[in-house]
Amino acid sequence: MTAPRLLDVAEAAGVSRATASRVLAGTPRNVDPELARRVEEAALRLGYQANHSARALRTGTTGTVGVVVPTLANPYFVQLADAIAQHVRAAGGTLMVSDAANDPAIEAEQIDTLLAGRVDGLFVVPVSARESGAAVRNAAARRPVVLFDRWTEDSGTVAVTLDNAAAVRLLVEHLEQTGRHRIALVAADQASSSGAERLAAFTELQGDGATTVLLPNFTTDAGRTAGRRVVEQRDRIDAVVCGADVLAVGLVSTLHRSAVSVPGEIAVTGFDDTEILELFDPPITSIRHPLSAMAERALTLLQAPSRERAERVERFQPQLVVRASTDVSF
Amino acid sequence: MTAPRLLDVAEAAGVSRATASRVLAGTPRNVDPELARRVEEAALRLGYQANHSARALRTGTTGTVGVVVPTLANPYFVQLADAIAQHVRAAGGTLMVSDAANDPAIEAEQIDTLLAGRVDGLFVVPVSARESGAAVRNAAARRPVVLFDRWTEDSGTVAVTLDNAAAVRLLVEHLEQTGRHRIALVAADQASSSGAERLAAFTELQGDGATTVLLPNFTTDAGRTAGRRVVEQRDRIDAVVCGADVLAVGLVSTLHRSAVSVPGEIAVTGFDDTEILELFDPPITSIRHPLSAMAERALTLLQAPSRERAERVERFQPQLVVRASTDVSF
DNA sequence: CTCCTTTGGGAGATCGATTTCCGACATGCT
DNA sequence: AGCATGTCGGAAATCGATCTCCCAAAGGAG
Repeated sequence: MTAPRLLDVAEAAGVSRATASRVLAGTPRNVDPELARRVEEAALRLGYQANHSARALRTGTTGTVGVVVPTLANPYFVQLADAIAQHVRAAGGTLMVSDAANDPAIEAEQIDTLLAGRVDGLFVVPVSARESGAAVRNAAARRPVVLFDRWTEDSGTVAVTLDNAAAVRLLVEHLEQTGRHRIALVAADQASSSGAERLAAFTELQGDGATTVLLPNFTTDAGRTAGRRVVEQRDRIDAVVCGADVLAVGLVSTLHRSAVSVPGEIAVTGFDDTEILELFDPPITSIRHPLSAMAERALTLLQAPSRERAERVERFQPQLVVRASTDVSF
Repeated sequence: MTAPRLLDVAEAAGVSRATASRVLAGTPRNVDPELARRVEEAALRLGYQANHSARALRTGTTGTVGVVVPTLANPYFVQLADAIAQHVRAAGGTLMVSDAANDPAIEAEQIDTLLAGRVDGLFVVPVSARESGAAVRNAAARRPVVLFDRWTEDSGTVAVTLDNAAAVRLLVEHLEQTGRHRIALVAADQASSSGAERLAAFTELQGDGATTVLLPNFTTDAGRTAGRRVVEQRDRIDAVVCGADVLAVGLVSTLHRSAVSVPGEIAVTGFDDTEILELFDPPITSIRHPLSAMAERALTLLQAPSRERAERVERFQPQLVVRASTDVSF
């Protein structure tokens, strides 16, 4: 009834625990083929599966890495976690996903839980550029930690992110090429590094007179609020750059209900290229992250010696995905 | 540099490991308040955190439960996982979420990985009513397993699900009350118990002449395909019941582009009440699962003695959420 | 034929926390 | 005072797998 142990397998095969372990755990040590066969056979017959806690305790390694994302309610972070999972699985590991509920306190708690012997290393998409730093720094002092998609101040470790300034440039240039010159930004979550970078890049391009609508967070509800503000200012705006897809979706929905034509009167762009964008009418232009390449790089860094994780930010180049919300020919 | 152990704390506090453990692990045993204080102080000062593997090995319990969902790409399953996480966390545990990529083989692999000493118990939302059975039965023989939202044949354990027949009845009755009588069903993923039950309930209500569009899976792309078929048959249909929100979303998007008015010409309903429905124009009527109550019940069953998990299906009552896709006054 | 090297199995130590068991001391009762 | 009872700290066993040693046997060199 209770799970078979290595000892049970060893006895069934008529060998010692050491030999059974060498066969099953694949130690680089020769074992008589006949004994090996008997061990394999016994393990299979008993349905043996190594006890994970015992192995982890002895080897000091769990074969599991974790990722803490701000929230799984935003489909972008689901895509991101999935991209990481692909690479971790390909490398023979397991990924544990945690949700920080957009709260630095819960984030710190999740990080602690994971680090208490559950994972060998950790990816963190920090909630806040300022408030997530302490927890990350602590974590990084104990285990390998790599920041992903966002960085945080004083993290003590490397971050693999998008070149947000380049992304904003791509969007603005695209809009200008299609004849838009009164561009507004709808940004949320300036507490995150990505939000702040997008805002800063936009302001730099457009000057201080730039129209910006700032919102406290990244919910679709916020997108609707932004929609109302944009409608109020419709005669001063012919395009809106949104700092996240969820915002763009809420915004387009509100514009729609206010009978503002998209892109006829106002062009709209999103950010993150999540799957739902295709479904909207019109489909929304967005920025695609090279998530797979970023995940691969992040995993490499996580497994590298710690000196390669010195605090810095590595940036990947974004890709513009044009859809009908900015260009009717699509 | 290396993490402090219980022994380090004990020495710093001038007591034995046993006493330190009693204080920190909260054994029901009296310890001199002065010693307890010294231990607490030392633990705090050293930043002690119990090694999870060691504790799990000794106690045979991990404080972690897992949930395997068909895919996180469907926001409904994210909501579901979140509801479970809330209750698990409230009970002092940790939840590990796994994605089965809609594939019974990967699902079986995920179940095995989790059960290899990583979790005390497992929730499974089985991919397939037929093909998931074997893996679940094996798992249930080793640890507590509770099926959630869907069941599977020969599972050997209890399932906490929605009363899908009642849900379909609610939708059809609502549509009939608003004057629709030529109702079609767009169903996908009949391999899942929920998909099959919804299809069966609809067929029973509408008779064999019922219009149904069957799709292989639950993607939004499938929703668009369905949309094209519905447009072809528009003169024979005045309402569409979709077996999932993602389908409804794709369908409405296609109808929209084909200039079919919703709900003017065709009313549309979804299923699962995910958050994006609110954003569509029109917002889509749907069925809400009592996820929190279901999660609570499922957790209770998981922790109950095994005799309470005899194979059967428990059903919760759905709630109709009316929106403008079926009723213009909303 | 002896000695040295190589090969490979097994006994036991080890990882870190919990828990059983024993003994020391204090308290209460007669 | 003498004995039963209770309280509480610490030594050591324990969970299951891995890994370091040691030792026996086999093979090779001189």
